[in-house]
Amino acid sequence: VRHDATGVDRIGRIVEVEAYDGPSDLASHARFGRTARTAPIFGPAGHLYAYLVYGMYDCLNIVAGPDGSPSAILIRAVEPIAGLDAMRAARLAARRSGARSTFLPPERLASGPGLVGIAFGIDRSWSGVDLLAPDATLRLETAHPADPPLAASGIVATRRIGVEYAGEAWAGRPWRFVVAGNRSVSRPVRS
DNA sequence: GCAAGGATATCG
DNA sequence: GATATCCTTGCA
Repeated sequence: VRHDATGVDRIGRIVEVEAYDGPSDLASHARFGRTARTAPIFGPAGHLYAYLVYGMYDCLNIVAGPDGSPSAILIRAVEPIAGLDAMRAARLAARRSGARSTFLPPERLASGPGLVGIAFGIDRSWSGVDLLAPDATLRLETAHPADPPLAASGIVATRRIGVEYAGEAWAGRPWRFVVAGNRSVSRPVRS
């Protein structure tokens, strides 16, 4: 994920995601069909779907699947690579008034779905933007040559988090994918 | 352990 | 229109 609206690139590696698959997936926002909020999910892959959760945090998803097939990938955690000062500044700006700013070690600045939106300064107003456009402000890019792709064996699948409401048939599916041992994930998993 | 926080989908 | 619920976080 890269963001350079401020002139300072914020770059990170996605280290934790969850898959949400269409209207039949009772944990997916697509389960209610197409609405004003969820319209981007029903569009082409590679676009952003952002939504507000618990009245406080903006969560980021990457639309997946063919146009008209409402599936998406929730970005649950990102390992900061560059622009950490900008991420810290965004965290200060986003803190609730009256609340103290708590210290977070660098690797934890985006270690949760709500923290990802804060660190990169992305909210619902960004929902629908194309993350694959070369000149986009927020871009999804393949790994840098100096940052080789992870081996599939280093990725662990677990249950999705916070979706018990969907029932065990869906909540029990191993559709959360985590880089094993990575310190930037929301809830560490060992291989 | 739990309050904060506001949009959303659903039900009257 | 009212309300229960929500793909969380940072406090007590």
